[in-house]
Amino acid sequence: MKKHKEILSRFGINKTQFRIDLLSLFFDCKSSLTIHEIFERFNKKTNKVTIYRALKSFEQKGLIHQVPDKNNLKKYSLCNLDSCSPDSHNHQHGHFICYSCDQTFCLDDSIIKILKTSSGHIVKNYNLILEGYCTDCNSSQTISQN
Amino acid sequence: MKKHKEILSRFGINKTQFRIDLLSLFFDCKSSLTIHEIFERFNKKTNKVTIYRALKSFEQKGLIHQVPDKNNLKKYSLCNLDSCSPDSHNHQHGHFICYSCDQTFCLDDSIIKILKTSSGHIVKNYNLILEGYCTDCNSSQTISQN
DNA sequence: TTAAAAAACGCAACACTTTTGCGTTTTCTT
DNA sequence: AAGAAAACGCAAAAGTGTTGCGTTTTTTAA
Repeated sequence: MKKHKEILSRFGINKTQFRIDLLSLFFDCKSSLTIHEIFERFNKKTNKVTIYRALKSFEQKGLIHQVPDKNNLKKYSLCNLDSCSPDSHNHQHGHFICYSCDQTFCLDDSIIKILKTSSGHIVKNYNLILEGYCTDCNSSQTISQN
Repeated sequence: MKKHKEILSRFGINKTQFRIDLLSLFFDCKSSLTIHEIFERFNKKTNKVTIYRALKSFEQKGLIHQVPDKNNLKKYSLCNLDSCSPDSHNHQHGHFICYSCDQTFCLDDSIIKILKTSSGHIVKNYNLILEGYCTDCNSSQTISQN
């Protein structure tokens, strides 16, 4: 897609076929991706080193960011491309991890804003992980809820 | 300490010296521990395999739980030992840690309620660490605030 | 448009983290 | 106190991520 090429240019990344496809994959993906998932999506044809290097480059240039994972694998999510750049990554958000599908979702900014102002202290940094059942898993399955 | 031995018994873990000391360490530690930190705390004398196995055992029996970390390190925290068991882990941490005085403050229920309801998912557990300057330290010092 | 420079690529090897197998030691049960 | 079960240390393997290097592709600029 044209859009993806333009984004790569804007962020100073060379437009190789693989990197164009990788960016598309991130746009298609609602939550976050592991190296393994990416490898599978490319039918195991792309060298893993290439994937690692592309991810590192994307991250340094402000296209994607790391998200925490239950199983401690490295996962990546697309940044808000309006507010991120090589100079300033802005990830003022927490994460939600689903017990059922294992996906990691980025949480909205507004939650953090509320937290920061209502704690009564001067908040400089934070780490927020929510765990449970995501909307998709919860609606498609019968899960006991306390 | 007597208490720690009793807890190990209650959770079905053999009371070896290392596991008693490891549990003490978790009680002493306000926040969460990495494998590396544990290794250091035992002066690198305990085999890392032993640490890995103890952590796995503690986790399976419901003594500790993994805390995903922003920087993707594996970290472990003590569970609420009244409500955790091998079957169901229940850990809800909301804490504020002061950069200046190092104190940890428990966060108010109301903050947590907002957190749980506003994510759009079914939240079962959470881990929230806020860091910064507590009201006391902030009023007694001149600190640049953004 | 083309040639030099820069970036990205694949492969092999390396480094670090975590797990597994196994024989030995410690703890638990009775 | 003796047999069973759990935990231990060591060595090796498996898994995850990085580095070096020579080649190919993309970009830049004449």
